[in-house]
Amino acid sequence: MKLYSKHSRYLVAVDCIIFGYDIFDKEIKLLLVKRSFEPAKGKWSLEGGFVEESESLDEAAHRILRNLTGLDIIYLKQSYSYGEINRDPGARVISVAYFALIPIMDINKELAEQNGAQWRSIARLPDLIFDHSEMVKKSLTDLQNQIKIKPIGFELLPEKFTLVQLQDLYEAIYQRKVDKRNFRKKILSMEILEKLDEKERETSKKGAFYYKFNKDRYEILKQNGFYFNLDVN
Amino acid sequence: MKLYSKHSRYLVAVDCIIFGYDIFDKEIKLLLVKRSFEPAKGKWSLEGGFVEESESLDEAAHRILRNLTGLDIIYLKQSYSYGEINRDPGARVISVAYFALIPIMDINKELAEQNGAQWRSIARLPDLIFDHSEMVKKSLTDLQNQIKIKPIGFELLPEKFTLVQLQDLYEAIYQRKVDKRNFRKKILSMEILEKLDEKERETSKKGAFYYKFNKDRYEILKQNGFYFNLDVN
DNA sequence: CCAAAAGTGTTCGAATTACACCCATGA
DNA sequence: TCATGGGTGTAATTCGAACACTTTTGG
Repeated sequence: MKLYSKHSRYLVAVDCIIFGYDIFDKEIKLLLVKRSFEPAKGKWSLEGGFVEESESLDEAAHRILRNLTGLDIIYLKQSYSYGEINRDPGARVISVAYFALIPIMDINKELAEQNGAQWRSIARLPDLIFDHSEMVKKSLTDLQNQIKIKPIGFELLPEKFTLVQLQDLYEAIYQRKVDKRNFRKKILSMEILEKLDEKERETSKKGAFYYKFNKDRYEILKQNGFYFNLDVN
Repeated sequence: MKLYSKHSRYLVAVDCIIFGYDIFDKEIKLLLVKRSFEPAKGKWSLEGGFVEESESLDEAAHRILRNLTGLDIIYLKQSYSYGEINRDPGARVISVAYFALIPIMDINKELAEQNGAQWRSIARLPDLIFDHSEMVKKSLTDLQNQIKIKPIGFELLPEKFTLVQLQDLYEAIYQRKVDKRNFRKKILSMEILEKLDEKERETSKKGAFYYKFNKDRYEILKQNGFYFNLDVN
């Protein structure tokens, strides 16, 4: 005899809020898809999918993300679960939202295109199906709060980046200007960035030195009680 | 024809991590129950229940908490969802954990007793079923982090409390001593506490003034950009 | 009158803010 | 040579940490 048999069962989905950052137009973007099935076919949506019997929630999120982007090792964390009765008009679906950060250039473009995915600026989002706008709103707030206290900004940048690019990213997320000297002083004083010999030369004549994030060093510092903080004026 | 019909459905449960604070023995406690059904009947467990078709996740959490404690208006927030395949040996169950704070004296004692519930110090927790220890651990970390930056400590205290009691609560959660003068200076400077004329006279001859949290005032300050912070040495 | 808990200020160092000019280079 | 964006330091202020004695009163 099956246990718990008198209780109802539900469809469980995972929806991914996938953030990217465009270093050229200096905007935070979301990877959105045109939904390919009913209900709401053809409407803009977060990428999602139903949880299979053979996988955990985390595994489902990874599968969904991998299928859309071709990427496997990415920043992906559970965000929040949505369980209003009629949130999906097709059936009762409980959806677990996942929050992903990826370097915008790293996605497999063909794969994304096949799936009808596009990067859309968060400043000009289309209407999204169901409660997806709410999911995005919550995730954006989380991003703004987390980036102050965790070194997750680097997940949105290429491996090599300039301090100007890093600052532009923070300004895009905070939606305000920050003081250049104070920003640099603070990030450099943490000693978690490695200055490279190479310069980025597309955007200026002088060129700007590339840096990269030293994750190992960060982990060691963290073990010793260090707290990342880039909540600068 | 039903939409999404080819996908599997799952039992969805809500489990409540219910924190209380005992002002006498100065310990954080959890309201635990002895499980009354198989599997793991008789083992210690978080209070939980399956989500009904007629209710959202939040509503299920409220129902479960109300049934156990008799309390309706309490601090209750979604925490995290747990979806490992074999986390519950009875069946595949996806569980959404909820985090509750209640003044320990406010529960309906008969109701709690009927349900086999007891307050247990987090310093001496029994073994818990399934992944409930993991849920507790995460919630405790969340509590430690949240109480620094949100005025949620008051949810664990009676309406009237002394500054000593408030400080003891913080020390119990932080698991370390804090400086009395700095603590008082900081909390009083926020101007969100109201000093009452009445004194608490059980624990000292001199007596300590009662205070109460002025939630309305806090909300106004927050609207004006104020951030609660009680991350004191 | 004394033990026990409540209550109270000041000083020092660190961190945060505000702020403006020089540098390097390609066109 | 000059326009463009990259890079740098200091002073003033605020905030956090450390620290010890006085007050009250019931027994």
